[in-house]
Amino acid sequence: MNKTYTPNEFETAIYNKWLEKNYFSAEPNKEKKPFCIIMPPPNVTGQLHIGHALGDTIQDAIIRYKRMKGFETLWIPGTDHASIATEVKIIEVLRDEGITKEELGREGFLKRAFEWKDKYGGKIVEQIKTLGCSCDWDRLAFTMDEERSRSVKQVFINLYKKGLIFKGNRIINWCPECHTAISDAEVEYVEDPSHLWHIAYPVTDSNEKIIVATTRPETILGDTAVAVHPSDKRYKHLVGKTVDLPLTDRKIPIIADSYVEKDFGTGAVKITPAHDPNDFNVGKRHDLPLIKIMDESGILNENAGIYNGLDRDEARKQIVKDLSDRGFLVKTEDYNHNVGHCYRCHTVIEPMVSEQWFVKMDELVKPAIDAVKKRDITFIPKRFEKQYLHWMENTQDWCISRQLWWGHRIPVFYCDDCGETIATVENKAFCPKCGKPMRQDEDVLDTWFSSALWPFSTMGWPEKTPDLEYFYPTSVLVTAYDIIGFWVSRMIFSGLNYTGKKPFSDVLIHGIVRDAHGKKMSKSSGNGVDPLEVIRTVGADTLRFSLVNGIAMGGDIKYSEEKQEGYRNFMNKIWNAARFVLGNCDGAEIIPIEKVKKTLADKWILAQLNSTVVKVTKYMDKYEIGLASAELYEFVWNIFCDWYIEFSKTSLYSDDLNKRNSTISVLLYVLRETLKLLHPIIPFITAEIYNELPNKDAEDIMISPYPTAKRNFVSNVTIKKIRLITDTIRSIRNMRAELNVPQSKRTEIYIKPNDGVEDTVKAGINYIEKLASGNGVHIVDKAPQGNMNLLVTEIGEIYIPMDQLIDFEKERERLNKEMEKVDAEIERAQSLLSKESFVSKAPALLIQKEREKLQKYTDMKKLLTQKLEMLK
RNA sequence: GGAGGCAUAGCCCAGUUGGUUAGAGCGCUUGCUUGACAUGCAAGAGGUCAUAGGUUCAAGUCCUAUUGUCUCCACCA
Repeated sequence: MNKTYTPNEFETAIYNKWLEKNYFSAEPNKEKKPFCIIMPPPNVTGQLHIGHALGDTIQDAIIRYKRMKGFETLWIPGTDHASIATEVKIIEVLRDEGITKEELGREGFLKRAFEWKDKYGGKIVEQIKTLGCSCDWDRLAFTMDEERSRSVKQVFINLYKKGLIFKGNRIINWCPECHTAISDAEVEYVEDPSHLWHIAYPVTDSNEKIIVATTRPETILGDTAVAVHPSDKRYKHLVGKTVDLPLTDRKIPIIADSYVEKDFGTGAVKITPAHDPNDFNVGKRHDLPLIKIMDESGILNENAGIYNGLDRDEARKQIVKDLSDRGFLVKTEDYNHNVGHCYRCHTVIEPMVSEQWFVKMDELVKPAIDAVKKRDITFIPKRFEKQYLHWMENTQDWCISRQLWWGHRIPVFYCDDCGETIATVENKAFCPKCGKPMRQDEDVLDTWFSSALWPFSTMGWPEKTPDLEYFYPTSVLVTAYDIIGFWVSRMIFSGLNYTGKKPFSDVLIHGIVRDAHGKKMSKSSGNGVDPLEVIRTVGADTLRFSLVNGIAMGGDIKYSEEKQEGYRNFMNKIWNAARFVLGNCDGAEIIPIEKVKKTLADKWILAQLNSTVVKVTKYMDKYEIGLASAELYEFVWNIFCDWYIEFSKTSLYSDDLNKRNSTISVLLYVLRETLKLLHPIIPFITAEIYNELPNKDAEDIMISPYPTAKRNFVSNVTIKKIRLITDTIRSIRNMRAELNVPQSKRTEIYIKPNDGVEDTVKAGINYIEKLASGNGVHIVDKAPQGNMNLLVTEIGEIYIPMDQLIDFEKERERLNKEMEKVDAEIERAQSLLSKESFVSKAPALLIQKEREKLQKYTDMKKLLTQKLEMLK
């Protein structure tokens, strides 16, 4: 093995070997239980970012664990066409060439788009590979490939035929930059400091004025009513009259509607049905006309009179000025409110009336709510269930049409001649009724429409494929909480309604990766960590480990360079532990672990390993990867390296060949099993070391059997015994450090064991000598003569000759400090035990323990007092 | 406005069904070329567990309120 840990030298080679050996591919296999995950598809032209790295690490850890556990394990990878995001990017590229998409035309544009996708798409696939993900690449899917398109069309047509998809003129969110409708879920609300303008509308043929408050004065040109609350006394007499709409020559009615809040603003609201969702509803109730005053780019149109041609921002300024000049503007208040922005380009959304396709949700939503309520689908952690249900229960009809070209074109054909409209999988050039040419709907579908089908479209639905039969429903979906509404909920209702089965059993929700200060990572704030850069410098294993170690599911993660460095050190630790073990193997005979004649330390490490296996397995089964990895970190570093490897040196460097063989056999066994436990989380380093092992139990670690708990390794007695020994060693080291005894100074050690631990002391004598800088350890039955330092420990009294080490002052200080601690403990126990209420109500076992403790500390106090007397 | 999360060492976080002296890691201090590792070893300092009440023999842990903070949903002009 290389002297230093250099992940760059082996990670790629190992991954390629895995690919070559076909370890990632899965086939329906009746002999085994299936376990399947579908990967949330990243944007096909995107770059791997830290969020993907987190999700993919979690998924890969689960997949590798299940694979080693003997499941037929399938992880389907794929990419998403990401309609708006990609189209925006391509338009940018075209702009640099000085072309618009309109100039290219639909066909030309799509040709370019596909070329672009072929060139840059798939880069992210290579990036996912560097992370070590064990996906079945033969099944790589793309949301817009042929198979997936078939699924999309089929679903559309089914829903259309059931009347669950319809075309309607409704108010939708329009992005004037992307030139398309977007769904409610795609609108982001951002607080924006603005004003509340109070405008006086003169009541027709009267001196009265009605004052309305608005944040959007420019929409005054589209007003078709003024609304007040029906019970508002201030305005009751005006209902039914009209006002003269300022800046126009129109008269609009004053209506009463309970939508109006009496206490907000002036209690009177201008109603602009064509440009506000609430006003749209009011307009519907009162049969108000719609006046659309803006075009698709947010430029005021011919309905805006003299303002025709102004952009909506300019129009606002101009209109406020004109209102003010003509005396209509009564007051301008500062006002912060939330404004909807496009989640892709962050342009302010314009609510507009337009003809779009919608999915009727009420019917689809019901089974999706039930499945979660009945726990047929479980959210982990559970609290996200609430978020999901809330989203589901409040969902509106889903606007699925987009005025874009990059996407699934709506499979609806119109005959302009006879008016026939059909939805069909096959492209229809001519009308089946009259034979005239047909025209396909121009719009494409919302990206999420195809993502919603991902769990079964990736398996070939609507065909009844063997995959679908065997792997569907999938086992667990892993994703971040920010797309529960966008994606998770839509997959659930889609799966249940179209396949009749839930798409997955568990939904594992993880958090978002933040920077060291807890800020969201983003390109604009420049605080993003590039996972590829991290992999290049410290390796994929370090990145993976720093993303998942210690995390709680659903919680956000703070990523910092220090963390990364710490875990790189951990990899180095593993590497060196392996080097130590392998470096001592030469010429040794490897004995099967059951047959090894075990020392106390051997039994102890096997018991510790066993309890680690139990805990890690329990955690992995619950998808608690963060806890599993923390457990392993502790085991590798603080148990195996800090203690067992040190213990092992006493027999490894002895002349007894049998001892040597036994010890190296235990070392190799523990190392191998530990590597396997670690493998799902840090696949590369574990595979690299495993390949060097003389005791491999499989061709490759990733297909080796996962460690199982072994009953005959369990030994609580051994664990207790070693704890006494390590505590003893620690106490001696502690004393030496406090007395400033130099490391090189070795001393004799006398131990007067407490009753019942004589054997333990005997068994640990070599360890104590080696690890506590001893030079001969003697077991005695009374305090030895001469100047001695005293340690009162659980194992007994320990005496160390002072000789040259004497520093009476320091030793007194040390003993006094001990005394303080002991006194505090005695007082605590006494006060507890003297309370009648405690003694009568607390469990007997606890009282017993407290009594024992009191006794122990009282004994210690006695000894310490004696010793202090002597020092005077 | 509604819902949920979080608040523990200088920093980042663990802390099981309430029950010994509240734990790691990073950082800090001190001492170490210990026959794998200075990306290391050993020892140490550092905490009124956000605040105020309550339940209990016993509260970091359960309940209530308050404060701070983050997220999601709604979008009242």
